[in-house]
Amino acid sequence: MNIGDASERSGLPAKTIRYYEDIGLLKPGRSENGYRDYSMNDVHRLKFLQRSRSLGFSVEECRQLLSLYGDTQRESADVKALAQIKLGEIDRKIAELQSLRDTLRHLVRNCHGDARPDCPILDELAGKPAAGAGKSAAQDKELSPRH
Amino acid sequence: MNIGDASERSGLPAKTIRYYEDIGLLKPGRSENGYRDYSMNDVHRLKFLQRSRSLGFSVEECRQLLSLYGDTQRESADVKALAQIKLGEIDRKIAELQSLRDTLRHLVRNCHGDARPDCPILDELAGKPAAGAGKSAAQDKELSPRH
DNA sequence: GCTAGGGCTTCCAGTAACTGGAAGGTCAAG
DNA sequence: CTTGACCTTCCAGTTACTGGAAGCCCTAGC
Repeated sequence: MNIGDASERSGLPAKTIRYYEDIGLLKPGRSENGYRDYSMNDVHRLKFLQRSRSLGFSVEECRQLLSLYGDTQRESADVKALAQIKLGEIDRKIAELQSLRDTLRHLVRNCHGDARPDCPILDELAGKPAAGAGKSAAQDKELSPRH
Repeated sequence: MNIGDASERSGLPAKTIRYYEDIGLLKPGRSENGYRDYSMNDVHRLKFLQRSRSLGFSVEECRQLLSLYGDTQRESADVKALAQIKLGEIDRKIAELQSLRDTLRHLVRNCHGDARPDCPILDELAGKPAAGAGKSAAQDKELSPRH
């Protein structure tokens, strides 16, 4: 199929799809007329890229994730280890999104537009370090539990 | 506190913090010596930025999210509507991450490194359109259920 | 006081990941 | 056979940082 179809099916702009080809994330065939020709497999890769990019994985991380497909030379152990690392990252992202959601929900419920200088939700926000950056020297009783 | 502390507490590099100031996401005070001086409130904003940026929200979206704090001029209805939209986006992101995680997990379990040309997980992947791009013309019996 | 070190400042240049636009080839419809 | 949609390449611009230079501030040791 042509790039327009691939774009529609993957949710990625054609520009971006060509860019991904430039940087070696896929190599679609070419038709007689020189147009790019995408297989279903290509579309799946694109869709996977669309999803993982929109969720905050870098292109290089996406390249790793994609290497879990198709790269039949890789050894089981490598694949499994890589996938395990990425699964951990995904779980962390899910937890962070949930905490972000809680923050926002709480905010909607408690801060309904009255003119207060400091928003009480900020404490809440600070209270959940989201498993970050290994043992950061912060967290030293930083917040007075006011309000 | 100085930018170094703010950096450590927020998990953002000092460079990025200055950049966020440049584009108007916060306005820390200045000490006598000209150094930036961050309040706890500033640190919370930074932490919030760190989280939401790492989860795939654009800087402009983060600006909107941040406007839910502190902008006491905004009307309740506006705030609520905006937050509702963002909550929807967050829920969608969580769902996508979960589906991504399922895909990866499934992949780890089923594709343990044997030399097959197409990965069976692709079916799985394609089967979950992840609420995307309205009614895409895809899904037309695309994959033969081999593997 | 003097100097070395680390942290801070601004400014400018570079990178990553697109994104828009020009200039032109291809192709089905009228 | 022309119009319009879609495709091509190439080059320039944008977003969101990131690195590095040049220089000020501040504490510590001699």
